[in-house]
Amino acid sequence: MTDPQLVLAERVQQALGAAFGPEHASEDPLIRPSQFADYQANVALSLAKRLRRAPREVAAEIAAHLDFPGTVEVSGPGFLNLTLSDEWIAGQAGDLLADERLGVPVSASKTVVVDYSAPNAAKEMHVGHLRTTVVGDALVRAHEYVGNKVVRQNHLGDWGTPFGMLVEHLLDIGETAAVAQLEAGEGNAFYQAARHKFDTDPDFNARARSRVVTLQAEEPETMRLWHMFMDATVRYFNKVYRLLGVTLTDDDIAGESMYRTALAQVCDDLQARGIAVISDGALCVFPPGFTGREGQPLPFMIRKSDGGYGYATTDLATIRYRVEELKADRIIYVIGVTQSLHLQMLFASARMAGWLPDNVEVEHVQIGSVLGSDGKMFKTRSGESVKLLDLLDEAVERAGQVLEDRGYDPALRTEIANKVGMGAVKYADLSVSHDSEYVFDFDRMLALTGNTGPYLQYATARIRSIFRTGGLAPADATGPITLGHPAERALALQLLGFGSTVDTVVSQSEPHRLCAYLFDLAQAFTAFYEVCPVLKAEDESTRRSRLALSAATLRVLLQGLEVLGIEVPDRM
RNA sequence: GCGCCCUUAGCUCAGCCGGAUAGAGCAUCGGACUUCUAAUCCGACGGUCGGGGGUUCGAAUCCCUCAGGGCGCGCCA
Repeated sequence: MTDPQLVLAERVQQALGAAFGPEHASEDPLIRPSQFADYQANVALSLAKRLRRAPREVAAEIAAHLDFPGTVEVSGPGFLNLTLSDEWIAGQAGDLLADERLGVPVSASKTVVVDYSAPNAAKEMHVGHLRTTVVGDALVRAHEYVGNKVVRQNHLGDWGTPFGMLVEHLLDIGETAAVAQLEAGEGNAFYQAARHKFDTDPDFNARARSRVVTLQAEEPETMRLWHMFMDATVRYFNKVYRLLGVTLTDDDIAGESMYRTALAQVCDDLQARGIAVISDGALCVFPPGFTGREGQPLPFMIRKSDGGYGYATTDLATIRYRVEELKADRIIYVIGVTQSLHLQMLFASARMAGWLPDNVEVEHVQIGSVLGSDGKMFKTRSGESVKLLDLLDEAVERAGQVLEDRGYDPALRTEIANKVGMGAVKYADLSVSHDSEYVFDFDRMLALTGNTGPYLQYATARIRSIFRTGGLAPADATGPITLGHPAERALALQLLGFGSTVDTVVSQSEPHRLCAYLFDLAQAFTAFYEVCPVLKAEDESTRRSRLALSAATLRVLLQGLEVLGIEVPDRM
């Protein structure tokens, strides 16, 4: 592990043990980035009271026992300012460059089930759905990179009463026309047309209702039509996934329909064990700690009074499957924040049932709502809808415009524009913390300046350009790295933090941490680029060192962007 | 009524396991291209961290309270 923060933590702990006895050797040294040094250790301040000694005295004691590659000084009320030696930083950066994995250990081999994307085929789909897909895919990639076994679960909304209406509408407009419309991403219009007839046409309404019955009974002709509807819809989903470079495939589909035969068993099991009880004719679980309007226990309804099942039942069956069949160690739900209460009750109910053992971690990665420019929930009512494919097309088109006078041939230009446009859209979703709300804004999303995907892509293009101009390959740049200029030092130090950043993304489910890290790295590189000539360095050893720094930066940027799921063009 | 989340620079957002003078991008203003891609860089401007109280040597960060906003709360998924 090359991360300076971990190295320093270990060394300061050793000093603590040496100075104050072994009982203090496991104290958290509170290593933090510092504006006065590379890092600072704040442990002396917190420890002073317990030791009943002056903080500065404690700090001095630690400093006296501290052995690490750098210099320490006591500062202010008792901070330890830690400055690493150039030689150590250079050595670590060299190790990172030589390391296939860039200082990211293959830490764990847990089975992680990630539930993400999950578009509903029977509901409007809008730009908000991009976010769960993009964030989920980045998390999946991060887990795989650190060695976890990932099972993607695309929990499609592909079953339930709305499908009676949708199947009837499919028949009304004809199979060929329906399939064409669905494949083209007009599912929203399809749904709305069906809905309208359902609400206003008594005859259609009756047909839709009886169609639900034949669907539930899995009558062959109805199932054929349902498959036709779903297949066309999935082809559209796949089109969006491929365009975005999302790793989901048909193998990852585990929709609601998959669990339809398990629902009765879920209810029977829970009722037989007294975990679920009849309330107002419905079968409900009352997990402790959840109260409703009048302080009454809040029900988690698993069977409606009419005998039908809701998504609570399906979700319980899903947990069972993921634990028992998929052998999950950790289950991650990348789902909108509006589902928060439902998921809390789901988890609590599953724990009650014993279907979610204590050794299986479960978490809800809350995805913030997409807001319109009015600051309210972004919803596709009348007219306001932005089609997903149109949005992506526009992103690519805008990226292409910037490339106008670069002199690339059309094919190359299209390829670059695709990667830059998609990168811009995805980075916009990833760079903000996942639980914060998101004001949908074409211009900001597609802006190609600032803390954006294109900025990071551009940094890699400039590095590649150095090697191309010099007729060199990044893989041949092996150093050794030496640090003379402050910009070289800052860049090298920044490189060392990659491993712990990826670690944080995995443990905290926060891809935006990686965005922030990569942005800092790109900035550190461009600062270096401005003041440190690489190819025309003053001497050969400096040139070799700077080439090595450039190569290391390139590899970390590329690897980081790959974890985020952002493709990178060779030139821009 | 109950529960969860949010309120940080003109705008969009980081920071929130308590640490020194609260950061970044955009916007605005001023600079830098005969030099490896200027989709860049450097500098300046800009904040009672929603209000109040508390804990602490120290609070944007933890606790309480108030205000404003969002979301959810039995038969839609």
